[in-house]
Amino acid sequence: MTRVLVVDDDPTLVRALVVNLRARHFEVETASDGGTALRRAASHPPDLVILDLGLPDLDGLEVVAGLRGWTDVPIIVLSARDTQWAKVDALDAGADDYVTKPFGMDELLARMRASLRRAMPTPSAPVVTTDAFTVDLAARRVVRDGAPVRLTPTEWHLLEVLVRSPGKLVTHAELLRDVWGPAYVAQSNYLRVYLAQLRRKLELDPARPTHLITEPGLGYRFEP
Amino acid sequence: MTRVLVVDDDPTLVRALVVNLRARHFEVETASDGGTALRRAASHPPDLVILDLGLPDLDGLEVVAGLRGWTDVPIIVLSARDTQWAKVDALDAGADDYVTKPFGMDELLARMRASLRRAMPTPSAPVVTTDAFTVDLAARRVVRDGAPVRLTPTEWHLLEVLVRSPGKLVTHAELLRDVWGPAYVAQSNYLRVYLAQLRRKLELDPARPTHLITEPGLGYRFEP
DNA sequence: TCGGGTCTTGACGCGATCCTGACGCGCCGT
DNA sequence: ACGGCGCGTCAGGATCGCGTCAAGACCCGA
Repeated sequence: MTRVLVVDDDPTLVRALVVNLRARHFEVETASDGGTALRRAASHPPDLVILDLGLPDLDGLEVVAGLRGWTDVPIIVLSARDTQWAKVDALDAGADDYVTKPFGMDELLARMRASLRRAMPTPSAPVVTTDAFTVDLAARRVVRDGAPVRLTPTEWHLLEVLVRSPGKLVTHAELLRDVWGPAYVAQSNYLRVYLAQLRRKLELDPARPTHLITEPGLGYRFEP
Repeated sequence: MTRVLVVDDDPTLVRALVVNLRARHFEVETASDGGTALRRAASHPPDLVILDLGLPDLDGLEVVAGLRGWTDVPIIVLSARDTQWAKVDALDAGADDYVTKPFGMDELLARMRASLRRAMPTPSAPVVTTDAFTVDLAARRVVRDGAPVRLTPTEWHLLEVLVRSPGKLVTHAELLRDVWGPAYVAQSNYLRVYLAQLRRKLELDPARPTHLITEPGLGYRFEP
């Protein structure tokens, strides 16, 4: 089932969208402000985002940027502003399409289909597999030798950040910021401890890791 | 260079598009009817198609279907018809976007960028390749003979500075300042040692370097 | 209130990395 | 021919970062 995240602070419009999308067999989640939208998208990655630019807390473009920081999920922007520059700004910020209000529901649905069709070949890799274990980001689940692996919340969060950038080096600061919060970028003891635990649970030979690689002095890297 | 195929039977509009696109460093080809467009796209596959629906010979949607039969190239449809149903038909036929005439050139360019961004498999990763090794600056990774090369932080930093200015001479002072810090501009022993290590790890014949060239008395140069 | 699980924190040993000095070689000007 | 200069090479010791372990603090459900 295709999951859609609707971000809008107008309850009437949200209700109309929810009803129409549910009727088309989409799974719909909603958020009424930017902060909630970012959190909800992170905890429960959607297949498509419909984003109203007029939000109470964040600028809509900041939400686009926040999402684009870690995901390629298609984003369709809704806005009452019909100027060329508004469209250029939103599209260049990373949005896939820009629909001006008022809009026809059938047109929006067609644009959703077009965006989803285009995004399909790159299914945002919700499942990553190595020769030792399989990580299902959507289901928040790790399987090794056919059996699920028990991970603590912190362990999972750390693994998630690494797996989201396969092959790329993730610095100490990035990991600490994403998992523990911006205040912990100095501490570096956490990483050593939790990387060791992840390796103990996931690597075939924890003493000689082949997937959770340490780059001395810089950070760590997930190798698929 | 990105190749764009413009399909339209209105010479004025075509000329306007060609001028604007060429100015943005696109490579532009044109076709004034559907048959020509399909033939030209087949003989010279474009990276993006801009397609006017009002063509003399074929229905525009047949052109979309013809292209979609064998390619996933992004298609942006232009049309004077602003009804919801026209848009739904075009998008469901396989078009990526639908722009109604009259349109703003900047909006069209932004929508082109969005479509190209989405269609690109690897959105321009900053990688530098030589005949011996490949440097991926984003992932902080070096590959040689298919296997990743282990570099120490200092080695990597030094290589990074050199690779960021391909073909250009980088003086001793610049290298020392960027890698070791402004206080070390006098010392020059570090460079000799670390250049040697880089060559040992990267050059096919470390005794006769072909990519990490020394410029006696001045500095070093990375040759792609 | 108790108990299990999770998170933090510190200390320790070891290996990798970095720095350093010395040596040999080739180039170039004298 | 000779000496100076710059570069490449090597190996040893100091230092740093990483992996490991264990004990205490904390949270949450029973």
